[in-house]
Amino acid sequence: MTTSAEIAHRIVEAVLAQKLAPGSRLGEQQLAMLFDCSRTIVREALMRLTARGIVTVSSRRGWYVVQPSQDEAREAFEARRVIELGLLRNSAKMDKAALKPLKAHIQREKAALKGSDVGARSFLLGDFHVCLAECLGNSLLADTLRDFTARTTLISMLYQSSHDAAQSCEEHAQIVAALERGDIPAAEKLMAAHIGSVQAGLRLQDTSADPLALLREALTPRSGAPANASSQSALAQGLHTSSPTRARKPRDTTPSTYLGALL
Amino acid sequence: MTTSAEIAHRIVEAVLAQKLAPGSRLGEQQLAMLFDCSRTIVREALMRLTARGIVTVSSRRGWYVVQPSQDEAREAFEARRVIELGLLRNSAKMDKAALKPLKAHIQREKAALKGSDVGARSFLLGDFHVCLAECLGNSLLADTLRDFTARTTLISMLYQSSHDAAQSCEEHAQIVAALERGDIPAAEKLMAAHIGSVQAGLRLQDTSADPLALLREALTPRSGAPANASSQSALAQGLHTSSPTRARKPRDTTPSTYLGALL
DNA sequence: TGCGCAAATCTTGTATACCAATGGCATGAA
DNA sequence: TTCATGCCATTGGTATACAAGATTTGCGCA
Repeated sequence: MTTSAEIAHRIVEAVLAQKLAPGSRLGEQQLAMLFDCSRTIVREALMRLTARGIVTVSSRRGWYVVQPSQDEAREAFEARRVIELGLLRNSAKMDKAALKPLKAHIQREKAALKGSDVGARSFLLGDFHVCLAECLGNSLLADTLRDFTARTTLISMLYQSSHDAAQSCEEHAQIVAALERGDIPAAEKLMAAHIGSVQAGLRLQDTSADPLALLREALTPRSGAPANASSQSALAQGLHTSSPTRARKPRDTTPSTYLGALL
Repeated sequence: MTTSAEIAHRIVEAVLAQKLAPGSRLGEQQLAMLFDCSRTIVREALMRLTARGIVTVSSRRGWYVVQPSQDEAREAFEARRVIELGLLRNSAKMDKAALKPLKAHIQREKAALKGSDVGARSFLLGDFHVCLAECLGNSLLADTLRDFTARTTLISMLYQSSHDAAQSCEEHAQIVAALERGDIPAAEKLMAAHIGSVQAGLRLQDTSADPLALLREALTPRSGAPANASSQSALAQGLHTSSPTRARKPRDTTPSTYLGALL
């Protein structure tokens, strides 16, 4: 048996690790079986996550991981910019002890970069920002930032971010270095550039001109890559599904495909 | 019958209107009767509000409106400062149309100031900040700010803010005026001063030196004011109760005392 | 063969029953 | 009189049963 907080935590972790794609279906019954508890507990977790903007519920149809619109994407990045830059600007010089967890985090990022666990890598890259907020002494904003980071992670998956992990890690290291030498304005600048580059890596389309652009690009056959079913990753399945309806798979034969990410 | 979203909305409104004091008990059964629905729905609403940091649940004892600690108070104000100042700094010049709702809001504030509805007055003063975020085009941060404003409202009640409504309204008006003439830096400065003055109005004690300071002050007899039961406002009942236990009333004889604020 | 309608199935929404634990209150002993 | 202890009522925690809506699927008909 599992508690609802635990389930919610697992789902957020899976999102941060890019193991749950936007639009993923989160069936109550499936989750209840997966976590060996009643639907009540699962619903509790899902409702909490709804309040945090991570999942949505479509009446009598199901729960889904959110698929932020382009406008929501813009707002999410702006929100992160406002919070993280403001937090840095407001902060005093950090002493050695306060910086320790951050430096440790950077080391973990580097280790994950060398390793093969893509999930851990993605999680750590996102968690850096939460960690920073915590080190700056504001756990309220850290919690908020966790949700926003989950959001931007989903956005990255949805809009095929071209940003690469090594660069992010390097930028994180530079930010910490700036903090270490007490150069707050530099840290702020670096952070602004970092968030900007992640955002710039998105492939946002101008749907006002061509509402079908997303769909068109998604369905363009790749040269030399046969589009057989087995090559479709869980990620691709949740991709570019503009409505929850489309995200639903024809039939759930296997007990749980990407829900396995939660274990 | 009422929906859970409606119940949550009502509770937040009541908090913003200072009609629900920090530490107020929110009994499931009472709310269920009040809103003519089952406890399931009430629990749904309360869990959502828990995720938003407005209520807490003490296992097997009950649900309560949060009582932010001094440290949480500091974080909440810092969070608001970071978000609101950052939002202003990031914003472009606002055009007439975007300013219209803000100017209308100021008018409503002034009207409420003349009127006698203290609840409406408090609500509008807090809602100004949410309205501002919305006008600046970020509904994600607006929603976040709503929760944080509810938090600071509770903090004001808990720590006996000496800030007065007329001054707040005046400061709001100045901020809008600055925005109107396109002077963003001035708006930012004014907002910083505004939030600072509200925070400075709190009676935060240095509990590290004297852990009993709060209790001592609260229990100091007022000169010439008899402390009979009927003079104790709902506000005072929830005040300075360091643990949910103390917030619980000896016996709930009346159907609902301050819960009536929700209707 | 294609289309439309209807039944079946699956999934969520709501209420309720039952359980466990906490706190109040009364009783009795020191 | 006061304090400790045990019982009882109340309240939240969990599971489950049932209802309602949506989607899918299969059948019949053109």
